[in-house]
Amino acid sequence: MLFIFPKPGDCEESSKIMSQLSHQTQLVITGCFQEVVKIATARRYHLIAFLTFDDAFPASWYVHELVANHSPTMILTKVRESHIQLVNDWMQRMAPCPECAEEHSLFDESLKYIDQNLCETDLSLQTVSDHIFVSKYHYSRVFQKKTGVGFKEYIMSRRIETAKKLLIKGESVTSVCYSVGYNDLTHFSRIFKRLVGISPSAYRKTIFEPAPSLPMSIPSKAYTG
DNA sequence: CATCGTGACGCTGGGCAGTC
DNA sequence: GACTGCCCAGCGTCACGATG
Repeated sequence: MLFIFPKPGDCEESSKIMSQLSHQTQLVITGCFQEVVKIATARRYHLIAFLTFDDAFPASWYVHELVANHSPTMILTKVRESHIQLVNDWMQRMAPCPECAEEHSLFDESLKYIDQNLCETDLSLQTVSDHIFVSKYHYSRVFQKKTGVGFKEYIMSRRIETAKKLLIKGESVTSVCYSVGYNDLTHFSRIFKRLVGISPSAYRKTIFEPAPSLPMSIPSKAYTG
């Protein structure tokens, strides 16, 4: 499950959300819709929830474009803390039971392995392909075909998402860098800036020193729950 | 046709120095 | 502590070919 918020900056609310989400849930707080598209199309989720505390999403957020093409999508505006808990609880109950789960493919197994080892510095195409006993060449192609993005790109975006969560929690850039599997702060900063648009420290700043809110309006009425 | 290996090439990851 | 620039080894991707 993927939670997406369009408004980086509200530290208190972000902390509340973080505390309520299960480990199966990925949280994205970003002002960049292109980033959302990239993440949402990188893999299939049980549900993608677009949530905003405001009356509407930013005008540049064409959330409906993602509804038809990708994972099941929920759009909620005027969200309150209680809504987060409700949606999260609902998703836990809706999660497929082991007996009725779809066939467990090797590729799914590899994604699980990546999830479990995302922050390990030795996570590579080689280690993952070894885990499911296929050649790295073959796995690289399968990965590209199934996810639509390259292996490296996928790992980077997942790590940066984890990094953002840790930065929201108040951890230092250096600490976050090592926590998500990078050995070099220089490199981590570069990757972070490339994917997020701002440096890790600047991102941290936007969380703890909220910027003036962006104009919020959306032409077509979204579901308001 | 599906799966996999090889070689070439471009990019990433990481080290280092300098700066703010 | 954090960021930028430069450099380079190694990894990932791509194109192509081999095998069953």
